[in-house]
Amino acid sequence: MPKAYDPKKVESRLYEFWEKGGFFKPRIDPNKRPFVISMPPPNVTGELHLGHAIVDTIEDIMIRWHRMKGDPTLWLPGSDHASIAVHYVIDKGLTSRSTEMDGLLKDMGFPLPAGRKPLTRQDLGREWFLKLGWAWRERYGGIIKKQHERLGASCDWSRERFTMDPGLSRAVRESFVRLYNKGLIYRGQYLANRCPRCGTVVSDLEVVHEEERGKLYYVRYPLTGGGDEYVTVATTRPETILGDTAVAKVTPAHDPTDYEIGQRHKLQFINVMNLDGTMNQYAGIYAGMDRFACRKALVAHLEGQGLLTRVEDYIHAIGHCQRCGTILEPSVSEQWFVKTKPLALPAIAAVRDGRIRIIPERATKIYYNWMENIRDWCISRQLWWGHRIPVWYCDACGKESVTVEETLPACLQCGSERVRQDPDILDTWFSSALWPFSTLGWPEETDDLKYFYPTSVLETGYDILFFWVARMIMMGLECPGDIPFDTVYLHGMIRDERGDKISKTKGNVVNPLDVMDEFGTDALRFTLATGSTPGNDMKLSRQKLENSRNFANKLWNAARFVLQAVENEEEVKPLPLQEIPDERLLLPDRWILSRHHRLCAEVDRLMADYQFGEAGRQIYEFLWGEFCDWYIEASKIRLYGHDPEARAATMSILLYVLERTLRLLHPFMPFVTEEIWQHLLFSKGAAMVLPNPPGKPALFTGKEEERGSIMVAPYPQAEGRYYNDAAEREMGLVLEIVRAIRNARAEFEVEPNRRIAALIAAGSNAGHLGDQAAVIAALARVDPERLTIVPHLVEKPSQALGLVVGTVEVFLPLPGMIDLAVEQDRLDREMATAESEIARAVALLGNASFVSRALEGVVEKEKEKLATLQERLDKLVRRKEALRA
RNA sequence: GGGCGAAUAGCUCAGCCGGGAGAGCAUCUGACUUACAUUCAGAAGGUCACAGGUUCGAGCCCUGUUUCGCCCA
Repeated sequence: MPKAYDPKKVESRLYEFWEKGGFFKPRIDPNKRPFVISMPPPNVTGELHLGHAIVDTIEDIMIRWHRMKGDPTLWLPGSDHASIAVHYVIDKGLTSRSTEMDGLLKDMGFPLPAGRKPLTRQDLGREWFLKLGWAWRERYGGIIKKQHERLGASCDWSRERFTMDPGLSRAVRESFVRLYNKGLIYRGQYLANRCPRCGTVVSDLEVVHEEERGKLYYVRYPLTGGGDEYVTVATTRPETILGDTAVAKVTPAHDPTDYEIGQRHKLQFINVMNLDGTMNQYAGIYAGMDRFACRKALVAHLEGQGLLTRVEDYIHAIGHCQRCGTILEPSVSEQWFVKTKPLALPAIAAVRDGRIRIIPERATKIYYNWMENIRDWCISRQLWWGHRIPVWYCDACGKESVTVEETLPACLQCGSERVRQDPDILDTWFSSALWPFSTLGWPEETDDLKYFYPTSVLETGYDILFFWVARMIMMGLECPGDIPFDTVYLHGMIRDERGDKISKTKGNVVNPLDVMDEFGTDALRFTLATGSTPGNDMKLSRQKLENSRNFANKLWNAARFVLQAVENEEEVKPLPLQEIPDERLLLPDRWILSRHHRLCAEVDRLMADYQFGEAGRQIYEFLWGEFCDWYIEASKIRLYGHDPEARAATMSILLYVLERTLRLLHPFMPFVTEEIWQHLLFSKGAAMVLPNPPGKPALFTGKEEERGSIMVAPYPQAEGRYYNDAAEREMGLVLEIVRAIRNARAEFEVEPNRRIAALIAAGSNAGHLGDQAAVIAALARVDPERLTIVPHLVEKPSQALGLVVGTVEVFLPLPGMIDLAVEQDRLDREMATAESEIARAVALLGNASFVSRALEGVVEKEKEKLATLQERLDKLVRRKEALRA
């Protein structure tokens, strides 16, 4: 093994090994309940960003954990056709005549006009445009898969889906027709927000309200009756006045409030604008002008006529297009809507009665708040790339026909062939809402649908709770008729080091691929997993990434140490833990086994409770703070000693704890743990103590073709028989003594290499402390020859530093180094601390209601604490007296 | 206007069982100790935003206040 862990050398090799080994595919067992996640489908236009990285990390943690626990586990990946985003990319490519787009068109055989004349999608026509969309997706849309692979995502690529696949498109038509037939989809003239740049209406959710400085124009209208009577109207969009009604001076086709008035009074809706935001023929002399140019011209005109009485600065919320930022134009047009209230009621109930749990819990309230005030969902889009609305209009009878078939040869009402399909397509989110079941084959009753639906967890960012999660719940309950998942886990947004939102325009984009190149995938994953709690945003910083990278390297080196120990050993081999006789297990062994099994229990509890960050932190603390800092250091004494059986036992425990902890950590850091595990597997001595790779020979032979993977090894379970309170307490005392001596050495500036003498008056602890003399000596740099551990010292050394650790006294004779005054000061400080702690405990125990009402264990603990403190104080006092003498 | 949340060490954040405040980074001291300088040993650093309340006991539960953030309209 190289001296430092190098992620670049292992990651792609291991991912290939996993995928070829078929480890990502679920092992279906009809008697077991599967664990299933549908991966939020990224946009085909998308490139990997940190949002994907956190999705992959958290979902992969859950997936790998369940797979190791033996659940049939499916993680289904795929991508989303993203109408508006694709239009944006293609339209831009056409206008600029980019080499990519020209190349695709040429390959398709499209007659490209010579020169660089900008093209529009109208120049291509619908057929060519769709062909171009598919060609574009074919060539550029696949990048994101490679990027998921780099993150180590263990999803089942054989089940990868795309929202415009034939099966999923069929699901879209099927659900549309069902809702239509139930009266839950309707078409009508309504006020909708239109984006002039994207050329389509968008739903309310896609409107981003931003407060902006604008102007409020007061316009004087001469009343039709003639004479000098006027009415004054205030507006922020004077150009819409052109569409006002002569009667009430309102603009029902362009304003939400006026729209309602118009509805009530059956006023005429006069839309004065075209789709692209220019004024239309109803705008009279302004026809053809851009809406903002028109505003300027009209204001000038009104002013000239003396009709503009006042202009005020005005701060108001303006709707912008979520996709492109353009100011939206609320205007009336004919659109398709989903009637959401009937769908929302069961969706609210599903959460309220606990069939669906949302994490973090507070998001539940946000969900209710939105669901209870839900508005109808505008689903038609004036675009081409997407699912075409499955409605046909008959020119003969004038009626509508809907069908789940792709084409309709004749009107279902009158049989006429003069039918035209609605030109619009559906909102991309309409098909996303079907994702958990359309990907499994719905509406067909496929085996996958029967076995894997409902799925288990839906994990995504809280920013798409309404866009996606809520709609999936509504559609799941409506279409297949069951909840789409039982748990919703929402993660927060990743921000930059300063806490700013990451965005292209700000230029603070962090490319996960660069991060993985520099720190390794495991470091990025561990940082994302442990850096935040559910639903809370996190700031990503170099320091955190460095820390995670260092952790991977720490683990690597711990493994290197263990393997070297095994491989350097010539006389004996390590054994499976159960073959080591009890009397061979010394205090540090019993301690680390106890700590390890408690960790297993705690990690299991935290994982089951979706507290992945805390689980990761606990593993980190154990591995670094207990296994490496103390157990490995203590093990060296026996490892380098002359007793072969002691060496064998020590190696066995090192291997046992290391290997099991690798498995615990695997869901978080899949690559480094697998790489180390493979080293163990191929090491003659170490492989003997590993759990057998599933389905492999009883004793793994080390042959490549029989190789197993840590990702399908069992997840470590806690075994209560290893819990050992006494060992934890006794080892705790050993560590405290070592720390006290190290501390004193540093304070008194003893040269680091100097071996000093120590006398320990250990009272009742003398026995087990005596057993650990070698450990104390080695870790505290005490000369083993001059370390004395006895119950009581007949004569306490005077020219020595006296430390009190619990009830144990440690004397460090440091001739010539002790300044009497300094030492007395130190003792005074320690006495003061002890006294105040005693006072606190005495007061507490003197409180009758505390003693009678507190839980039993608490009072006992407090009493023990007090006893220890009093003994400690007593020793400090006597120590000070001794110094004075 | 309606809703949701946050405030803990210099910084970033844990602390989800109500029972002596933790980590990483930064700072300071010291060390190339045969797994690791991506390291090791040690130190310093906190009125847990504020005010009340519940409780034997509150960073944690309740009420109010302040400041900041987010979502919806």
